[in-house]
Amino acid sequence: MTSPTLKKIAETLGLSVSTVSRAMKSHPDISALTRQKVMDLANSLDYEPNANAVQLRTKNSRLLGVLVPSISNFFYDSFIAAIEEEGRSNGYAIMILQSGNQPSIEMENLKLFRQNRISGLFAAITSHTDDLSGFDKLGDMDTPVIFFDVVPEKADIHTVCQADTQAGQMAAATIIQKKKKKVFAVFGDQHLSITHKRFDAFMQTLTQHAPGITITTAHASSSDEAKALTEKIITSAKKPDTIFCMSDEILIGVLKALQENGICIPGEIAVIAISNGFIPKLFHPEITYIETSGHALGKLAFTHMMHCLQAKQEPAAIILDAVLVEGGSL
Amino acid sequence: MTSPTLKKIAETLGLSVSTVSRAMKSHPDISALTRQKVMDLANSLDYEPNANAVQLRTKNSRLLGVLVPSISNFFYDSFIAAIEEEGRSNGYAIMILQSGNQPSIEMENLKLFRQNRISGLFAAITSHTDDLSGFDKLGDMDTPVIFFDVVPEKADIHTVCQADTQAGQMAAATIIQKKKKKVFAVFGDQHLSITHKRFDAFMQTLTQHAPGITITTAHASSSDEAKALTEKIITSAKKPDTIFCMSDEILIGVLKALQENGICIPGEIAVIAISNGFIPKLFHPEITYIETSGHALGKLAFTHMMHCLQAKQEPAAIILDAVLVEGGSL
DNA sequence: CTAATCACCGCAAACGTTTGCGGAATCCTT
DNA sequence: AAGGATTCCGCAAACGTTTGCGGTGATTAG
Repeated sequence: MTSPTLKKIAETLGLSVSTVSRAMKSHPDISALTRQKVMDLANSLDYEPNANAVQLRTKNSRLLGVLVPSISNFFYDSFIAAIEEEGRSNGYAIMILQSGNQPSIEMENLKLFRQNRISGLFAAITSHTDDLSGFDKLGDMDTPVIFFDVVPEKADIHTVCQADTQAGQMAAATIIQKKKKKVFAVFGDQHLSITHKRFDAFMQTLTQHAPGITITTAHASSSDEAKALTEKIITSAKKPDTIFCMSDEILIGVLKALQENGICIPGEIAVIAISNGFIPKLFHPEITYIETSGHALGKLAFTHMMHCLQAKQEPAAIILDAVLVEGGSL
Repeated sequence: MTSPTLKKIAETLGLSVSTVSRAMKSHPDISALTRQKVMDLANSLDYEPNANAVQLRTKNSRLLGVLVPSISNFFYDSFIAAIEEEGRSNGYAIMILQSGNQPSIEMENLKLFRQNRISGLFAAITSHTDDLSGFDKLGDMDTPVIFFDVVPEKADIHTVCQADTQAGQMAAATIIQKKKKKVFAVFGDQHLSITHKRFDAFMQTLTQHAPGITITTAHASSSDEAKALTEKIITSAKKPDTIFCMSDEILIGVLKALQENGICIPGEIAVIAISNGFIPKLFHPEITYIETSGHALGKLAFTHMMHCLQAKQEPAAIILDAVLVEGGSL
């Protein structure tokens, strides 16, 4: 039951292996007749080229790696879906590995990627990745690495990101426009550059264009933490009229707290988030959010990868625009 | 910048390739001294064995495939996480492909798996996969295929499933115990065997042990459809006191309808679902559900795969027990 | 009729490993 | 001292492809 090879086809057809190989890829040196015969036999035998042999010879694996902290994340989900979609139509297979947000596992996974000689990598790093050597080794093998979403703070690398600054600004602007006065803003992990960008943009816009607004900020690195923080503030004297959530994870915790305390949205407290839209649409009223589309980002990242693969590109920082999606929560 | 090979190490050390190869795997034929020298050089050179060459020679790719309709599914998520976890500690890499619930893409993906000579496949098929030839071809190559969650209705295959019958029974039993009288039960796609099993078990338990209960059933193949169905019935004369949701997808639609119509859970209508727990915990009160753990199922599937890889196993149907998790929705 | 052109195909090397086998030292045994 | 063990290592083939080069026979040109 061993799978058919070029040799086998060659033998039964009385041809040489090279002829069969060329026939399979319609090389002009091969006559139409033999090509036909080869193709027919190959089909009836369910011949599948051995990808390992091919890549060993050609040094092109047509395998793309994707490294994310976790696959169960609405943003990464859609990013991956986009990559896979594009990959399929371009003849690339995808290998996905999760770091579980642990640098040590990230390292191991990078090793696996190297061993499998992937031809390119898309990576969203861990929130506390400081050692980039694993990625550098890939670079040394001339394997392009494109960082996305959460990226190292370092020059000379390829990054594809959402317009974090813009998203922060838009959220703030929307809050101002709705004439809100007391906002509670919950951000993610302090280490992440994405947190900094959103924080800075949000705060700056708010303080500059609406000096009258009271802002309370907090950082949470899990839904539960966000929930606890929210509970504390809404039962205090500083009860806000608006809550801003930097991410889905935060949003989940905040909403849980609001629901448990029977708070009416947006009557009592308004909510706005940055999200890809899945979670916001689960509730009624739907949560107003600034959309960061993993799908669109994936498409962008993929075409950039193709460019890198065709010819060495200068490191670039690509940015994807954000858009406001109005729900009924603000 | 080409990556180091055994040959390069051999040359700089004045050894033969075979010696280096054996040294790397601590073959007893090699002296401790040379082994040390080889290891040291390999480390300093960041040597990584070329997985393609290895597999070409050994015919063992140590690559496991996972095929699912979609990765953005709470159940598959955790299943995959488990597989990857186990894979890592057993020296296997994972290749994940999504069918988008389209048989044609499923076929293409199977081809990719074959070309990459995966050593085993975990597959959750499309809801309307009828042609199994793509899987059979893998079988012909002696690549074990383990179906999970949504599996073909066919004998002589390996399947790893949740206790669908048991889950259906438990849901029904819980409803009976809570003395509910008018239940609306929403199930998934009619084609799926999982739907049949849950439907049959649920209905049978209810009709046998609580003949007084009124049951209305419906099938929905998307959240939106489930939402529409729910809206219709709760505004009608047949308004139920309990809604049963066969899956997360259904649950999402049902809850959306309930929220929009301002219905109080569980006061006005109680809710119970079969789920892995993520969605149920998003709301307040948390939804009561029968747990189907993708993670546990993944572990189970992996160990079964290991058995298949070590020695050909007889086709088996493995089943994982369900458990009731009480929220406050019933 | 000779020489050049062309269409078609095979030889063989290479990609980076693994592994059975055999060979040269070194060792122990009596 | 001579034979057999033992220790350590290299040779070469193989896995399934791709590809540069060279070769054969047929066709065309002059």
